[in-house]
Amino acid sequence: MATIYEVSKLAGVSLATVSRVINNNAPVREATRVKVLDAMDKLGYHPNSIAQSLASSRSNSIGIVVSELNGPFFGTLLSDIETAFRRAGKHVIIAAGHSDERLEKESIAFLKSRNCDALILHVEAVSDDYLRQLNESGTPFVILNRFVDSLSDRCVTLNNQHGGYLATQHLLRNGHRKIGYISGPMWKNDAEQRYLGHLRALAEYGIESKSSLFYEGDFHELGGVKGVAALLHADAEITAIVCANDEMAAGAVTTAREQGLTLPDDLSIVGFDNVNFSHYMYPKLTTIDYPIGGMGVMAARWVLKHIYQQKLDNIQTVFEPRVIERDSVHSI
Amino acid sequence: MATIYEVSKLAGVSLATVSRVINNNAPVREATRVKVLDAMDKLGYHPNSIAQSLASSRSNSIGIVVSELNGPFFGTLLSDIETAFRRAGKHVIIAAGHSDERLEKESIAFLKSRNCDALILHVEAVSDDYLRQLNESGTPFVILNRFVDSLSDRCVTLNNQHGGYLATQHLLRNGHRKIGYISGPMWKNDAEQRYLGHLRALAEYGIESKSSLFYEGDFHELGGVKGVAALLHADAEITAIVCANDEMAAGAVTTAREQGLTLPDDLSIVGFDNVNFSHYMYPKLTTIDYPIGGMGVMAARWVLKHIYQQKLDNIQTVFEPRVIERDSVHSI
DNA sequence: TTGTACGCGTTATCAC
DNA sequence: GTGATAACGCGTACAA
Repeated sequence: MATIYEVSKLAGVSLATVSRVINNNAPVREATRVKVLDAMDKLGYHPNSIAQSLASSRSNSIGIVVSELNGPFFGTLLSDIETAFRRAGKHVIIAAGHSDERLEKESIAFLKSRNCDALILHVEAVSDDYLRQLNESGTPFVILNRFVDSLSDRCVTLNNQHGGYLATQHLLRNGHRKIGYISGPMWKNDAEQRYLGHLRALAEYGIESKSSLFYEGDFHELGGVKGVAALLHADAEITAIVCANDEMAAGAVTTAREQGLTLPDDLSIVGFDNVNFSHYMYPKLTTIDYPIGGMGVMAARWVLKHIYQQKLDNIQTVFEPRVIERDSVHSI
Repeated sequence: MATIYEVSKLAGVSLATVSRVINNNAPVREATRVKVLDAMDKLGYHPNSIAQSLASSRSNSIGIVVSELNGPFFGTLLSDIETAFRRAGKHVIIAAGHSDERLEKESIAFLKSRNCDALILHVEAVSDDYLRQLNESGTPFVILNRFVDSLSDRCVTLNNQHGGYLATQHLLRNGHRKIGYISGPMWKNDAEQRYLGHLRALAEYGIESKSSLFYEGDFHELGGVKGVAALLHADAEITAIVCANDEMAAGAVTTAREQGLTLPDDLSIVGFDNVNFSHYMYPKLTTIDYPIGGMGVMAARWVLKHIYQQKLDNIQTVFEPRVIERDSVHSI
């Protein structure tokens, strides 16, 4: 591998000048710039990014922590983030936190030890306090899908509560009154918010919530499976169910059908997230759109703007969900 | 950030000794090791991985190129690879090639400029020659899902042809004789192989292939949608269709139903890949399992063994597919 | 077993 | 505009 030194020799200039044309951060006469460029070309020179990092104390890498690498949700998130950063010549290092406090902390430590210039965190298990502490520790970061007091400008969130509201409202508008709710783990902030939205919609229609209409699931297929079974058993007159994410909705659909119900005639179902497989389902799932890709891009822009000093417009920090009407809701 | 130098001062030893206890690659008296460890602890010292890389010309990072970051297929691949490497203290840099020659080359160049110690490539558009050339260029790599002559020990592949064979054989065994085939883009090696397997199964049963039973799709939902329409139009007596991947199968199922068919009674469908959503479908999709996670791990082990000199058992380079029987095939 | 000294490939601060 | 030269934080012969 050719080095900057060989380039400087061949071009007949100093190291400093070569460095200047590489970074073009200082005036260089056009003639000498050409000489240098030529020399680089002849030698097939590529800057050594490690050495650049050491000298500039900037790694040009951004660490990302997500819950899972697989699953439809994080795929689109990562995809859009990677695109945004690569365009800027930065690269992305990814780690999975698995919604586990220890693993999330471990991932963050790992990324910090990798000298990332910034972190984008989709973490669920660590506490707000931990994040505030992390904020003191030097490595800048932005938080996805979670609102932390005193870090509000670094939080890119979805209005989860409004999403939960919309899901239930959609059902109510279609005439449903006995509505079951399969929630995510209530210790997760988004699960709680979505449920609150559900309650708010119910209240608006003067309907009281009953514990027999609530099931706390796990955000996975199994939660939907068990949830439907439990709900149908507790109250056979349910005409609709809101699932706090699409994976649970998939489990719910399967199980409801196995119990002999025709969908959506006998039972309407609304999901949440609008993941890519939600319209492979049958009936095609009516759900709440979670613009996770756009939110990831916004997080990337925050980093580009604040860490790499790119001139960018203001950052949108809260996103609004909306109903995606498909075929899984029956009007009565 | 504390440096090795401060540690050495506080511990009253030399830089070299501190380095030795960090890497424990040379004998150090237990007493002094403890002193050093203590000092590191007091200072909250963490080695600067960038400086380590520069000095050792080793970045401890592995570059991965996949076609897409989203999509169910690559998610499980990346997830398993990341887990395997992180356990070894390595990290993974990911880039998307989008099945486009220019972008794939760009991704590889990008990763090389990042001083990755090795690359894991799932590339489709670049030529075999390009890969052979890349092999001369220094950066070691392993190839996923593709066999390149003269690089055979670096290729981790699925027996795609046998997979295609199994899919069609399964249908034949269930009494089907008029079998449509929706292929992936035939310039992709795996698409071609799967189709060849299909033909082989047909031949074994003495059935001749007809062009009216073949449709070349795109490996995406749309290919399945158009494929079913074309196939059904060309020959209304088709009783079954093999789709060369699950996404096309999803499109096929939807469209067949929209055309008034009852599945699987009127039309049986077999997919390929066994992606996570294939059992969210209705009917649950019978498909061919592609053990992509295991193959990714194997690629990771290759790197660990050959690049980082870890003692590991031999590497399995070719994997076998198998039929996953679910509900989308009707016996006649 | 431990210490010295140099090198890794750049960036950045001075002078000129 | 351009050129020396000192960092950047660590690994590693070589010497002791």
